[in-house]
Amino acid sequence: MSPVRRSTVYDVAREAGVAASTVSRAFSDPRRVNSVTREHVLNVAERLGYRPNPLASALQSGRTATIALLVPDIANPHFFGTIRGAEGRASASGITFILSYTEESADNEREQILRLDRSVDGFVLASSRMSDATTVELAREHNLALVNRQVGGLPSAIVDNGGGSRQIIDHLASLGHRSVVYLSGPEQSWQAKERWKGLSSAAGRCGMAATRLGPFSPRVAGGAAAADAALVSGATAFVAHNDLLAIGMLRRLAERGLRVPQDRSVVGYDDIFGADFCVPALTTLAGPHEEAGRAGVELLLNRVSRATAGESPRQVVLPAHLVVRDSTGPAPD
Amino acid sequence: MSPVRRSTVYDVAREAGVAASTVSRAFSDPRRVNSVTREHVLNVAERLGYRPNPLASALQSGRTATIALLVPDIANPHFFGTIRGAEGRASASGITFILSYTEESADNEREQILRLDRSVDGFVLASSRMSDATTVELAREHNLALVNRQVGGLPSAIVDNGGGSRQIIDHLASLGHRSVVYLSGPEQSWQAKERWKGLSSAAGRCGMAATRLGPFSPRVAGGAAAADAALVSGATAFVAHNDLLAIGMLRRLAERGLRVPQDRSVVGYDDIFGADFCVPALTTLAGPHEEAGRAGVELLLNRVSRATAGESPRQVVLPAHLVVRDSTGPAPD
DNA sequence: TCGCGAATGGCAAGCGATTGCCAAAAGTTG
DNA sequence: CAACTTTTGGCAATCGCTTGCCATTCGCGA
Repeated sequence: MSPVRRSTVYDVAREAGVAASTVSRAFSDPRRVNSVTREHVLNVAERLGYRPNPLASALQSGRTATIALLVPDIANPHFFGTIRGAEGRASASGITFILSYTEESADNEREQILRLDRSVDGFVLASSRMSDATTVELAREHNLALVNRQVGGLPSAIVDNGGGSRQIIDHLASLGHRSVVYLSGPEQSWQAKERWKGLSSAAGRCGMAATRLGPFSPRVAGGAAAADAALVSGATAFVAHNDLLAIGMLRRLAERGLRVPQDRSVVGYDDIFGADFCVPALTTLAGPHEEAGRAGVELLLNRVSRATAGESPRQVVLPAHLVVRDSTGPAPD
Repeated sequence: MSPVRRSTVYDVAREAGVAASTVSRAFSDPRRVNSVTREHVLNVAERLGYRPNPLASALQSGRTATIALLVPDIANPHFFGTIRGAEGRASASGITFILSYTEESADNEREQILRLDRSVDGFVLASSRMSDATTVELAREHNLALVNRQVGGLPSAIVDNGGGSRQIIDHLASLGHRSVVYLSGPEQSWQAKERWKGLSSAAGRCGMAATRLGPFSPRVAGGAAAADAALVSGATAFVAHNDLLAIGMLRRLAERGLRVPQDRSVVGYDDIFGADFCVPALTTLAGPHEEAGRAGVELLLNRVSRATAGESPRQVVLPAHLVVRDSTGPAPD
């Protein structure tokens, strides 16, 4: 590649016989310039192949037309729904989309925010691992929107896993299960807490015994340990922190000669790709995760545009629904 | 968030009693400044919470420390591997990572490149849909590296699907199959061509009949049409453009009462998540796609740093290997 | 015809770094 | 100790665009 000289506002200005400021305004503030002048400038710009330099623009104006999405886990297909939704929404508004993985580390997350600060207009934090305090603290100096996390009134979009957990319990109860064990995900995971809260309170209402085990690595590989621990617990129904873990558990249970759903029932969360064709097909709590990603960006963009007006941050709660497949059945006995 | 005033080189310079240029050099060109001065500057910077503004830096220097990955399809889990690899490699070098989907459109791809041009140091194009001519043309003015595509000596990293296709044919031949049909992917897909080339030439050498059908939508949903067409062809072995399509075909074949692998054999490409636990588990050509993403970024970074030196662009070819599972078996009869 | 506000366009000062060039200081050498 | 090289640091221009402010111009009511 050769470092060609790109044309600038000045080139266009000279060629069009106007001032650079007029060129700038022709692009960014149409009302500020007469429509015939504007048309003329745009034509000249077109002819010269002019494109505004986003960096120069951002440096002066402070608006970068860029946002970043921070995602904790590089290996979980569940997040790809969120990523897709977020990318799509950003791109629809001509917003450049930065993706960054934080490796499940709150420190890393914080560091990314500090590092990218000037390069973006704001951040969407998916399943953030940061503490409430740190989050609120950072929100003072940065535009933040959360996905699948709620912290002190910050704009956030969540899939209602808490409520969804009730559907899981109701389903299991209707199948005659009297005890359930939750195989928990990462300690700092807000969702893991929500899920457990939802499960245990719903179980309480049904007079069902609910235990929590873990944390387990929320991946297929974590399934073996989770399955073994779950079996020891004596419960007849296993609810895994997510589908990856659930699929890993199915595998382990099969290895150990247990039949699902005859001997034990297994439920996951997320309804990831593959949940419908693993064996047995997994009963799981599906949620509009792509929609959540989209909503996260939406909230962020609202916040950015009204940065000064101090508009009310919003909370979006998206409904989850249970997809019953073949991994749940009547309680044994 | 409140728009806090961040400290600049000038603040640090004043506080440290040096010139702004010295501050700048302390960060970016250590040899250019005495080590005790440097230490002092760094301390002051630390104390003031100074962070260089990447935009200002980029505007002047032309280096953005940012790259973009362009991916055609938002829905194919296969690309997740590439994305992960690329993001990881970029992040390891402190490079900001922009992700953009091009919706399978060459025009869109081109437009993204033009749009992001000044915001990045270069582009990694994954499975690019652009024509050879357009690609070469763009490579003159932009830093490009390709993944799973080769065009006129541009730096590229590919998974050797052509060679891998031979393994597929050999495997099928050893099972006694005499005819194979390839269910093709998108027309502009370079990989689709490579796969077909590999299949047909290897088939030729074995005296096996090879036909190509399609194009089909490379998704699970495309599987029904592909399966139906494949059945009509009379071949006993079906090679699908990718695993998504293959999984869709398995589903359709089951619906139509055909047994896999007893009645027909099915092979896919990519070894995506789920290929090992669909039913029957899919025989597929696995490749180090994450590695390919990593290599793509690596090549790009090489190119960027030696932009002027005109160092030799490299071609990386990563080996693919066949993972034989349960969807292939002896030819019927 | 005069006066006045609205519409339009230009001037020039930034935004926050990088970097070519020069000068002063420090080190080397014979 | 003079002459010369090497280090080190500062000056100031520059990257390309935005935007506050001012000067014209124009339309229109009085």
